[in-house]
Amino acid sequence: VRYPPDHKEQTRERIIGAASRSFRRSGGEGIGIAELMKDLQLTHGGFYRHFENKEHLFAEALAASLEEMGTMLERAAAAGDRAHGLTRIIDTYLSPAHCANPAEGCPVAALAPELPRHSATVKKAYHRALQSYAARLSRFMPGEGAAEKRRNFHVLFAGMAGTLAMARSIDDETARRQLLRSAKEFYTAAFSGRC
Amino acid sequence: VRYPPDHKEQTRERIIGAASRSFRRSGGEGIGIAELMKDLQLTHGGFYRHFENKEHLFAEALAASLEEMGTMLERAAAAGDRAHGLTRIIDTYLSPAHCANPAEGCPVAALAPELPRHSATVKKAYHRALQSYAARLSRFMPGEGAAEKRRNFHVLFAGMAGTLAMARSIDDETARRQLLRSAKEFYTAAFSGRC
DNA sequence: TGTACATCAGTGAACGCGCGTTCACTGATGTAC
DNA sequence: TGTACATCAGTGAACGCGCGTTCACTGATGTAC
Repeated sequence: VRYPPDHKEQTRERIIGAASRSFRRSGGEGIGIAELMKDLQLTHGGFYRHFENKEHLFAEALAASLEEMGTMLERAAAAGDRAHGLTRIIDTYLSPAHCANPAEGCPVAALAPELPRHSATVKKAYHRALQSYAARLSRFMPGEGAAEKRRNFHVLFAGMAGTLAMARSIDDETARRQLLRSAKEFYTAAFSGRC
Repeated sequence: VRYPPDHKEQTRERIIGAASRSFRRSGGEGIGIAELMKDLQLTHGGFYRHFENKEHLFAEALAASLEEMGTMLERAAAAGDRAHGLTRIIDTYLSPAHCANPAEGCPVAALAPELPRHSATVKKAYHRALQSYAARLSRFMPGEGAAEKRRNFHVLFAGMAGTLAMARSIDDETARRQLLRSAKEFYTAAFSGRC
């Protein structure tokens, strides 16, 4: 079969997109190559025309999901008046919608504990993507100078990621929403109030 | 072979202890029954004399590790003068030692994202253990009344768990320590200062 | 005191299954001549 | 214009391996008689 010139590149992107969602939903070991390809109406054999192995796909998918997250949060910050960018970022991150939808949400909240067990390839891609993520979002943080903004970014996002992961682990909906709400108030007062 | 009357119970406890460490180190799917039993100089067949299946062991191991964590933190709080219990809890939780040793650390930091994918058995055991954990540690929290203390507990511990998980995902030691230190200052000022 | 039997924690072979990866093959199209 | 060949994204059978679980068996001791 012959395809349009950018067909291969498109398939590759489709695989990365599906994988980034599946890995966030099910973890790195929770989804197989065959199942992944089946979602895209493809068979598992063709996978290796696009990626050296599963771990390389994981690396790409992880980086892509962090970038996607960065874009989502920048967009959220840009909506409405410009003084409250960080408040909107916090509201979006700690929203019930984000909590209910790990597959399209923050990969740190979904995958952080398994990252140390992944290959150097994955960690390199992750660190690179995290740098870029930090660079994009630090400007919304309070603090004197780039270094302090960067430190505040890390503290806030690590805290929110943990909050989201823990909220998702709580079955009782009232308690889950309560945690999200309390955390939202807390981080907003701590970071957004000082803007 | 005949063993002392409490032998079976002891073996059971040894399996739970080894499992609680292995699961925190490697995740629920990162360690097999055979490997686990081998650590204890046993073979995999005997496992099913003690547990219905792997998922039931996970439930017990998870509960045990949360209880162990509660004991560790209560002990840390009790050391030294009584005014700074919470400061000591935060220092212990966000210490480089805890960060470097996931196997004997907080199971929320190590396992939270995979909990929603586990069975009802696991989730029930987890929720029960979390209740008890919250009850033991809430009394060190600031806040008017039990409910507010409880909310503060959740916000603080979810935030610290995320911080630990993210710190562990960062390879660069300087950046990792920086995050732990910044977070420690932040949470201490936010919670311990108001005690 | 002696004997036959029950008990049961632990053993290790075996089973079934899923999964990552490999590989010979397909078949429509572009290209060389 | 026509023909033979190369290309290569995708197919699906097959391989090897690990893992959860099962099961017949072991063998030292307690117990019934």
